[in-house]
Amino acid sequence: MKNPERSTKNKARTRAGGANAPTTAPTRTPVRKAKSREPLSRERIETAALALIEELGLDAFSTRKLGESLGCEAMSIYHHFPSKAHILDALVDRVIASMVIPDTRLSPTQRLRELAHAWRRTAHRHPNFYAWLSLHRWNSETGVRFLSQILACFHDAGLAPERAARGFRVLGYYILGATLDEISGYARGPSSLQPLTQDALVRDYPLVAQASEFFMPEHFDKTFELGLSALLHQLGLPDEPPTPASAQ
Amino acid sequence: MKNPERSTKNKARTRAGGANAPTTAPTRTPVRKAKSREPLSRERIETAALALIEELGLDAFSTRKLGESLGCEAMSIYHHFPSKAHILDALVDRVIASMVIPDTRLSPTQRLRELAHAWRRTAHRHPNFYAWLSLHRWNSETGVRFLSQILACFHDAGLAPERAARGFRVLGYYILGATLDEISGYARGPSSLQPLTQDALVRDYPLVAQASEFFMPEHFDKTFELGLSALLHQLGLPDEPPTPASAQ
DNA sequence: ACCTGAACACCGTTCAAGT
DNA sequence: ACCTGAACACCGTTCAAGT
Repeated sequence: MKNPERSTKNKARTRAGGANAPTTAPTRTPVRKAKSREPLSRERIETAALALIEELGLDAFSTRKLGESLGCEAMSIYHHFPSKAHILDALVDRVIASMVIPDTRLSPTQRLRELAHAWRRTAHRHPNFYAWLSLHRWNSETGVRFLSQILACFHDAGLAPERAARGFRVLGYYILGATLDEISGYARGPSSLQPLTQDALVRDYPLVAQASEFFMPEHFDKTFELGLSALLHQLGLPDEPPTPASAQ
Repeated sequence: MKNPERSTKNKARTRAGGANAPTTAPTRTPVRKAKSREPLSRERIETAALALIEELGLDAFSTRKLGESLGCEAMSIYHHFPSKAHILDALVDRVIASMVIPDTRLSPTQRLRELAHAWRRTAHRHPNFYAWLSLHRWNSETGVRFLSQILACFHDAGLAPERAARGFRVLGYYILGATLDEISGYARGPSSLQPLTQDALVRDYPLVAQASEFFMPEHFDKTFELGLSALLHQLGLPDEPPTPASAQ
């Protein structure tokens, strides 16, 4: 929004020209570098990028605006990342790494539930970045480590390799679709096609009108849980582990 | 690819200057307008746009290239669509409308299976457009009509409104995630994070290495079917309808 | 080593003008 | 009514130059 300053140049001029600068400071070197002038680093760039994406949306996010928010020229970023796409890739890794890995003493089913919820929480925490995140390479070390936790649950529950592999995939499909659907909400876009008035809905699609109550965000938790339980149950992950043979 | 001509201007000059034009044609009005010069229309623009998106990918698709492929200036398109986003919205509608609605004499479960497969076929037929399609407004008349078919199956199977609504949603999550995952394949992006060599995978994530065989495209059909059956069964849609009371 | 500024080849879209 | 061309305000990225 607005168009805050105009970046470094203006700020520098203001600082130099301002009358209330500390008297000891020589004209060219202010006492302490402004916060925005601590040296650029991948870390700092990533943090600013993620914040900016959530503030503006992924489409409006640009390297030039990122530079502005960092207090540097956009081109300085290229000294730390070879391209914008590399920044986004780094963010994927960082966000995946932030997901909590559950306690290994829990049952496979319990761990699976926790992993599913950690994944979903990530989607809700970074709604604007999530569409990119979810559809791009989880095949870095970090991504594989997370996914392997999910796969391991299927193995630990005693499933044969093929059933475990397919169950893992099916569960992943479900979580991916649920999170994306919850976040996008089928709501964007300008459209000349008018989006069916409530009246027309009630008249022509009474079943949909009746059901739409349950499509509201208040129902997301329960619906997600319903599908998750259905899948876990049917994929061979019972809620109570079948009395472990060698229990304490 | 390449940079074919340079659009209308060059073509026109070639035509006018060419020695082998039909002798009867006056200089300014060739016998029959070139194919590319039949009048622009929403229909023609949409067809060209969808083809171009599948050829170039959604990111590389632009109004300027669309103009070139139509043999007109990019700006002429704005006489038929108010913005690029409106074109994409129109494509969403068109592609959804192309999905086949199953025979109403089939059982609810059979119809649900056919609807799921029609949806999935659409994803495979338009892989480059599908990521946009799947995440944007299915709330035009066309979108609601398609979705209401799915919801109706749950009702026709005898489920109460809430269970039908939630089942519909859960199944939608699954299909959305499965189709997106099959198409994106977690493979894009440049990345400095190297994507874990096969060696490292075998050494550090043996479970994943072992399972990866089943992640290949040859297994997509079977895995999709597995999850679909699991969900239908668990959501109360048995494969054989429970001997209809008033048959034949 | 780290950052800058001008420049290049693109975008989507506005607008006044052409037929 | 339909189409054009120049122009505007943006992009990502290259490159030669500054400190």
